[in-house]
Amino acid sequence: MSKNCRFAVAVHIAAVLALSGDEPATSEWIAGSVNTNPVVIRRLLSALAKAGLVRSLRGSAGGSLLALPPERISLLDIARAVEEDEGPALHHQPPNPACPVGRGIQPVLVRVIDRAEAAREAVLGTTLLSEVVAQIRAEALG
Amino acid sequence: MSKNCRFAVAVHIAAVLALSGDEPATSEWIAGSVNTNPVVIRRLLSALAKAGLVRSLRGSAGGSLLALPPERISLLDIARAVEEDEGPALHHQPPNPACPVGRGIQPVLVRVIDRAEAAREAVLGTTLLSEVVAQIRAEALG
DNA sequence: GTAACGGTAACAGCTACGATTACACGAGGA
DNA sequence: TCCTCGTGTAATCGTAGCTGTTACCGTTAC
Repeated sequence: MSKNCRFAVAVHIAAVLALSGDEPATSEWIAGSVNTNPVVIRRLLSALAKAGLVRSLRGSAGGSLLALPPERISLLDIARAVEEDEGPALHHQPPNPACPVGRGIQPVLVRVIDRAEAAREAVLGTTLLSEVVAQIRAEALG
Repeated sequence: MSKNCRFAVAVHIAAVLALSGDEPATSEWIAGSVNTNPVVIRRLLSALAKAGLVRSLRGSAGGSLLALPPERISLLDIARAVEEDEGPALHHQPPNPACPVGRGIQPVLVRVIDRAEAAREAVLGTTLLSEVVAQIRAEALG
């Protein structure tokens, strides 16, 4: 399972919270919608809370709420919250510096991968949670 | 180690081949530059050959050559050759269709992730191997 | 106090991947 | 012809990362 899985579930969580409005949603309830274990949800919820996107109420009758209105949360916010930033993953072992390619390739690759990643993030950054929720509503009804 | 590792090594291989010109490069030589095992190189070389980017000569005095001039190979060609296309990775288990979010989220996510991936690929598609090689030369000398 | 909840640590199972070994096939030279 | 070098590929091992699960603690409402 790829890295996108965390992202997909995180968006799922955020969408559930957006539809819940002011009613706190429990991790067990969200887990029922995602079809996984509540602890998996809580782990992602914890990451979203660290990023300030989500707020959790402990104790009985607790649960989680969006900390911001859905129009102010982009999918990039969610992606950054749950995909730990590892920087571009290149060679495991450093390449051989005795070869011109081994000596010079790494910074070049970093630049290209960063540019490509920035393009991807631009798309996610302009997609708002509110739009996603609206599309989910349309899909669920249609 | 992430998926980018295969891509990074594949670009490394292509750069070595571009600098080798008409002289076939052996997997052992390339492995020395990448600092890994020759079989790892041959596996990627095999994928590049399936995509028509590379041509291998067997037998003694064998090795690999670019099948196209470096100006006609983009990093997207290389990425597509070595990153198997899995489609967007979403939930492991299908979400719960009893919940509106579970019912409607998947096509919405697929659309967004596809758009983001297309933006990333657009950058890779406009970056040519020849440019990368020129930058590697500059890095190795500077 | 008790029950319901989030937060987190710990652990098992699975998957993906790199590294390595081994072996068959092919091409060229002694 | 045989030998050597190199590719192509399968099998295997070790490791990293993640999900799923259990367990336990802290917190809050009744």
